[in-house]
Order: sequence, then structure tokens, then C-alpha cells
Amino acid sequence: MKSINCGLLRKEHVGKTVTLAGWVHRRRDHGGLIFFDLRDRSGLVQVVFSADVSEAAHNLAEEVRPEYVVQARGVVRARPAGLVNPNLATGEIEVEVSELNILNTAKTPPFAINEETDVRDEVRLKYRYLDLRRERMQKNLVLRHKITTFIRNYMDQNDFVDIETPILLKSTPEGARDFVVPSRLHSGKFYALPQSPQQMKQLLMVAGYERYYQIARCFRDEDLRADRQLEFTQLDVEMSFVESDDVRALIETMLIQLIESVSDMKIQQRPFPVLTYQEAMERFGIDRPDLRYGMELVDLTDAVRRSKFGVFANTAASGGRIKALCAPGAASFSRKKIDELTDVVKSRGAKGLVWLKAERDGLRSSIAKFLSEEEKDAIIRLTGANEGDLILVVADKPGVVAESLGYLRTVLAAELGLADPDTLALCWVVDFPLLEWSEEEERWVAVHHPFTSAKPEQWPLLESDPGAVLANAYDVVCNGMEIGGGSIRIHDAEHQSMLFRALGISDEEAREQFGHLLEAFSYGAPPHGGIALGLDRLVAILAREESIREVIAFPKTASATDLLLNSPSPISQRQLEELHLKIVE
RNA sequence: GGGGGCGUAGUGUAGUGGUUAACACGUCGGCCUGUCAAGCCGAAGAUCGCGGGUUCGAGUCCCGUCGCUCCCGCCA
Repeated sequence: MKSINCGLLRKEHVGKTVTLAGWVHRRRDHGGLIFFDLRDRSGLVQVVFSADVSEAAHNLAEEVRPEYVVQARGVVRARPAGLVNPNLATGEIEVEVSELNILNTAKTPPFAINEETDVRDEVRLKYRYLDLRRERMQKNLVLRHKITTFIRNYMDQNDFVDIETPILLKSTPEGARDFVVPSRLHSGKFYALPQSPQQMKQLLMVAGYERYYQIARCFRDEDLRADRQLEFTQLDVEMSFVESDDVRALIETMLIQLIESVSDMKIQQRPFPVLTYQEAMERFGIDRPDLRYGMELVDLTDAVRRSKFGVFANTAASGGRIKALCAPGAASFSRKKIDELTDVVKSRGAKGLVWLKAERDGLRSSIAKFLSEEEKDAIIRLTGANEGDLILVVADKPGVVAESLGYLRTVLAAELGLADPDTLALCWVVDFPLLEWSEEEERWVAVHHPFTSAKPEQWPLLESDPGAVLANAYDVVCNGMEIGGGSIRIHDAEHQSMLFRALGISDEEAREQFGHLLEAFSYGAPPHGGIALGLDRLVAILAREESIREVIAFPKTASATDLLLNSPSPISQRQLEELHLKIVE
């Protein structure tokens, strides 16, 4: 129905007769002369209707409204001098239409397709098919396509095999809530949708595929966020006969080449810096630091441990920490502003926030009178504060200090505009603890998952000091967002049962839940490891979007509904009966 | 489960408890042969999310509720 796409027309086509088809993006009616911007996926081109050329086409063009679907035939013409539109790729030419065919009419859309105005999410999602017509979403989805295409090529070139794993899987109690699917053939039994293909990809390593990848849909029945949907996509990778360096090198190279091929954003540092978990927590208070700016946490504990300011002295004496960050140029913050920042740290468990303003004649602070000159000098020296800076201090248990100041750092950076939106600060965080103590369950639980290996030299610690054992795991972080994580797995029964014991999982439970995996490992499992990258998050970052909803064609709302399909929805009594289900109110 | 923000013509917004709820864009009609966010003239379009309450009087204040959204919990 068309001989060429609208957005591809150029000067070289002048004189040619073309047939175009698309949507009427905008119409400018001058009476005797009517212009359309005709849109298809390739872009826009101006078409002109004049009664001199075709009275019939001109008359029909008067009836046309935005978003009508039309076919137009005519001659490509260079635009007269001075009428070139430099804002349009096709701006040097236009098409003089001799024949117009209305393929379909359209109601006036509930929001403008032809401009990038803000529209309530509610309306956008209800009419998602119209929202997807808009430039922003088209760009985002095409970018997503380019990214997945790049990844597929890269993995293929690196000798990986793309293998599909089941969507109907088995529920496992560890981890996130499962989505479950009732079985019709087996009354009272359920499949579960994969939270990730973790176990299947490890089985594929046992099966000898050595290098597996999949762009895999994953499902977790948890509350949604700007960066979390019920279903999401991850690049899932697993490799045999590798160390963590091998996995990281593969992914680091891929990310660099990918970013260079689809984006104009600049990578801050390469090779990516590698931080240990402990270092990240010390310097940034978080295990996924945004490295686009400094403003690191500074330890003042030793400098103020003998302070007359009771909070500092008492905190230091009881094993707590006193840490600060120095906000550049923020000494002008009002009392009200600082109160807001205090609320920020209180929301993360801190009891309060001490402020010190670096001024020409020294530190001004509500606690200045408690501080000796040496203490003030030390604070200025350690924080590197210059005149006009604001020093903010939290004194508390180490975990609370990290949590509250780490969060405050991100809030301040946003406030002060410290993060360059065109920079990608990628880094690796390694040496995570293998286990953490769960107060709720009163047992050790896996930080990553129960198949994660400890670093080889760390195994002996597992019984004596489980919390100190470091995992052979790694996260890749970009601009303060975790975009992926992986580990070297356990591949032998001895270490696996050691870990299960540490987790308080009995041999019997282990057999019941993970028997298939343990059995498989007994048939010659190779050493293996892998990684999973959050594709939605990666695309969102490269699309400069805050929410992954903007890079997913048909996302759910924050309350887990689909406003277009109206799901979830009830099912018929007949369906319930077939599935052996009864609804309990 | 908890906390914050938002909800006013189709869209985006304005609106000290007090006339007929305002503006821009869009829509509809008219004029117009060089516009490209076309222009000019005119018109229509609102159960102020919904339900209660306070008040002589509620878009505005209070309570509840629904929806969207951000965050905490949760997300091996």
C-alpha cells in the first residue's frame, strides 16, 4: 500500500511519484491549500493538497482529522527557497498529492499524539495503544529493541546458546512470593512462574551447554515500584569453567560496546571500578553507590570521641560511629531546609542530624560551643570542607549511620544537581557477605541465593563465624542502581550441604526442595557461575527514564493492575470448577 | 500492611469559605494558496473522582472511600 516510508524521503527522491500511507499527525488548513504532516514509524513528511493539482484530493483533505489513516499518492517536490523546515529530517522536500484515500477515520484521541505533553498515567495506560504512538514511547521501545538485538548478537558471537526454560515451573519457598498457576489435570496442585531461571540454567550447566543465555521473563508477586514490575525481563547468563573475573569481563565488555553502539551517554570510568561491599558501605553507606559525584561519608569517630558534646562521646564509647558528609555550597540552606534533611535521616532510623556551616570565620553550628578548636579543625580537615559548605553528621550504630547518611547523600545530590545526567558511572561491587541474620526467622539466610559459593578460602569460617563469610558474588551498579548481580555457584555436594546446614535447612528439607538439583550435581557438575542483568532497568537508564514503565509496552500500574485490559479479573464458575478452586471471601 | 503527593472541561493547569468556576492547548463552525505549535473570527464543552459532614454558603475545611503516583516494609 506504500512505495516508501514517510520519514525516508529526501532530496534525491525529487521528481519521483510515491505512494505514502500513515497517520495524519497534524493538519494545517489554509483554505485553498492544505498541509498534512503524515506520520508512519519512520517519521514525518509534509504533504500538500491544492485544488490546482487535484480538486478531489483537496476536497477530501478538508474532511480529514488528526490520526486519520490515509494513503496519499503524489510527486516529491523540492520545497521552494525559504520554505525548508530545518527541524524535520524530510524538511527539504514535500509531496504534492494528486490522490488521497482515507483508509480509516479516527475519533479525537483523549490526549495529543502529536506533542509531548504530560498526561496522567491513568489515561496513558488506559489508552496505551495511543500512548505508544507518541514519539517518547516509540523511541524507548525501538531503543529496547536495539539493545536486545545487540545483546543477542554479542552473546552469539561469544559462543553462547540461547535456550528457553519453562514458564510453568515449581514453587520454591525461598525468595519472593511466587505467582502460582492451578493445575486442571492435578487437583490441588500448582505450577509457579519463574522468579528467575536460576535452577534451570544451573541444570543446563550440568547438561554440558557450558555457555547459556536467555532474555528471560521473570515473575515476582511483590509490591511494585518505579523500578519493579510484577513481570520483568532479565538477561540471564550462565557459564561453566569460569571464575568471577571471566563473567565480569564478558559483561563489562558487552556493556561498554552496547552503550557505545546505542547511546551518546559517556561512561565515567573504564575498566569499571571494583569496590568491595565493605568499602562501598564505608564510603557511600550503600551497596549500590552512585559514583557520578563524590560527597563521600567521612568517619569522625576518633576525632570527636572525647568531645564535650555528649551524643558524640556516648556514641563512640558504646561502639557506635560518628560520620559526616560535606555538601558543597549548601551552607546557605535555611533552618527549614535543614529540618527537612533531619526528617530524611530520621526516616532511616537516625535519631538526629548535626549541622555545621563552614563560614569565613570558622564553623557555625548549634553544637559549636561543645567543640574544642582541635575538634573543629579536625572536622574541617577530615571532611575537606571549604567556605560555604554544609557538614552534616549522624552519630549512631554503624548500620544506622550508613543507612541514613547513604540515603541523605542521594537526596542531597538530587537537591544540589551533583549527578551529571549524561554520565554512566558503572562499577562492580564484590565480596558481599554470604549470609545475613534474619531477626524475623531467627536464622541465617542467603544474601543472594542458597547456591552461591563462598570465596574458596572462606569456607572454613562457615561454622565458626557465618556472618563473616564472603560470597563469591558480584553486582554491577550504574548511577546508584543495581542493574545486575551474579555469583560463582556451588557445584559439589559437600559445600552445598555445608551451606544448607548453615541456613538451618535439614537434609530432608533440602532433598524435598532442591533434590533435583542436588541429584544433578552428583552426576559431574562442572564449576560454573553466571549473572543476571535487569534489562528493563538498563533500558530505562539509557532512555533517560525514571521508571521502567516507560520502556515496557504494556506495564502494570503501581497497584498491580492493567488499566487497558482491566486485569486482574474474576474467572467463571466453570473455570474455577475445572481448576478445582473455590473462592473464599 | 504503613507513610507522603496528586485528582477541577478531551489534555495540562489556575482558583483567600462568598456572583455565572478561569486560562492555554485541543474540539466544532466560518474565513484564508506557503504553513510547519499556521493565523484571524466565533461556538460548544465541568456532577470540581465518589460518598458523607461542618457552614447561611464548600472546588476550597473535616471524615471516609476509589484511582494514579513516590517511598518504607517486602523484593533469596
